[in-house]
Amino acid sequence: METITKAERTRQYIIEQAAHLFNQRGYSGTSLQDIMAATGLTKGGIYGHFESKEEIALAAFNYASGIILQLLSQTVNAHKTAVAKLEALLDFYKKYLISPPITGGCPVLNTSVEADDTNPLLRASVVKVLNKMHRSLEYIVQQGIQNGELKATANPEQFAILFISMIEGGVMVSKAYGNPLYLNTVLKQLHKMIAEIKS
Amino acid sequence: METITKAERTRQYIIEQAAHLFNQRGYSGTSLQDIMAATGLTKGGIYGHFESKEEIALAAFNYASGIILQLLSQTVNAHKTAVAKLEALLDFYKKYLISPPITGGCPVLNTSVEADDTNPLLRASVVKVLNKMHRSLEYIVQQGIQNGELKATANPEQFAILFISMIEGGVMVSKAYGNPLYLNTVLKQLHKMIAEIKS
DNA sequence: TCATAAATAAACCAAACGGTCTTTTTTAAA
DNA sequence: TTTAAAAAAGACCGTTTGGTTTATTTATGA
Repeated sequence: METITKAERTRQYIIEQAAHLFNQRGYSGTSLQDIMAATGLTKGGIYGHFESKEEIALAAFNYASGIILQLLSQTVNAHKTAVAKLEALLDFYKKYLISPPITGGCPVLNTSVEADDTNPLLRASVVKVLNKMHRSLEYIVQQGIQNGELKATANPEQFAILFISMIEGGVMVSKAYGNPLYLNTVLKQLHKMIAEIKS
Repeated sequence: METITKAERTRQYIIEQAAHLFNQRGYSGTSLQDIMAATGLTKGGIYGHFESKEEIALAAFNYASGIILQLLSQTVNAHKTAVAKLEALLDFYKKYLISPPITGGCPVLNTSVEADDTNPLLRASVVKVLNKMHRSLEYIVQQGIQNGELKATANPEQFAILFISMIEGGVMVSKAYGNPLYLNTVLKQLHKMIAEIKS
C-alpha cells in the first residue's frame, strides 16, 4: 500500500503556493513572510520541509516548469502529424496570456531574466528546461521531414530556435503592454513559417 | 555661463552606477548597501539626492533606456534608406550581447519582467520606451513604402511588432544560454523578412 | 578670503530579513 | 486508546533592510 504522508502533501502545497509568488514577484521580491501568508503556515512549519529559501525557489521553479512541460507534452502528443503538433502549440500559447497555468506569465522567462546574472543554480534549471523544449521542437520537425510532410530543406534546429525565441519575446512584450496583440502577431508569423516549410 | 553644480554631477554619477546594478540584480535584488559600495558614498550622501530607493530605480531605468534609445536613434539616422536603417539595427543588436551598453543585458526586458506584476511606475516607463521603439520602426517602414523602396503590401505595424518581439526574445534566450546562437538566428530571420518586403 | 550654502558622513531608527530552536500539537501505528 | 513519532507553532537570534537626523566637511559666489 502506497502511503502519502502528511509531510509530502504539505511540502507539495508549499511548493505550489510559492511557485505562484516567485513567478509574480521574483526570488528577491518574495519573502518568507509572503510564503507564510500564502500557505497559512509559520516559519517553523515551512522550515521543517525545506532548509533554505533557495531550496524552496528551486523546487518551485521545477514544479512550475514541470507543469508547462507537461502541458506542452500533452499538446504535442494529442496530434499525429508534425504540422498539427506545431499548430497545436501555437493554439496553446494563444491561450497562454488569457489563462496562464502559473500566475505571472512564463516561469522560464521570468526566472531566466532574474537568475542569469545572480543565481547559477536557478539558471542551470532554466537551461535544462529550454533544452527540453528545443529538443522536442527539433524532433517534431525532423520527424516531419522524414515523413515527407515537411520539406527536406527545412532546418529543424533553426526552426526550434525561432519558435522559442519568438514566443518568449511575444509573451514578454504582450505582458509588458498588457495587450495580447504582440504575442498574437508573433503566432501568426509562426503560422506562416510553418506553412512555408510544408512540402 | 552654464553652471554644472557638484550636486548634479553626483546625482548623475549615482544614477549611472545604480543603473548597472539594477540591470544585473533587479530592483528587489539591489540594496542601498550595494549602491553605497558601487558609488563609494554613504547613505546620507545618496539620500541627499534622492528621497527613496524607488526614485533611484526610476532615474536609473530612464538613464539606461535613454542610452539604448539614443544609440538606436544614432544607428537609424546614420543611414538614408529604410532597408539600410533596418539592417543597421540588426548589426547593432548583433554586437549587443558581446558588448552591451549597460551591463546585464537589455534594461527594457529586465525591468519589464520584474516590474509588470509589481511596480506600476516602472512598468509605465517600460511601456513608454517600447512605444518609442515601436513608433520609430513603424515610421521607417512607412517611409520605405512611400519611397517605393518597400512593397506597398508591407505592414508597418506588424513589422514593428515582429522586430521588437523577436529581438527581445532572442536576447533573452541567448542570455539564458550564455550563447549568441539564438539571437543570431533571429537576426538572420529578420534579415530574410526585410528582403521579402523589398520591392 | 570669508561667509554661507551645499554636500556628505556617520550615528541612529524601527521594521523586516532569513534562519534556528524549543515547545506544543497532531498524526497514525500498535 | 495509548503512545511514540512526526509536524507545526511560536518565540527567538543576529543581520540587513530602507530611511532619518544631526554633525561636519567641502564647495562656491561675493
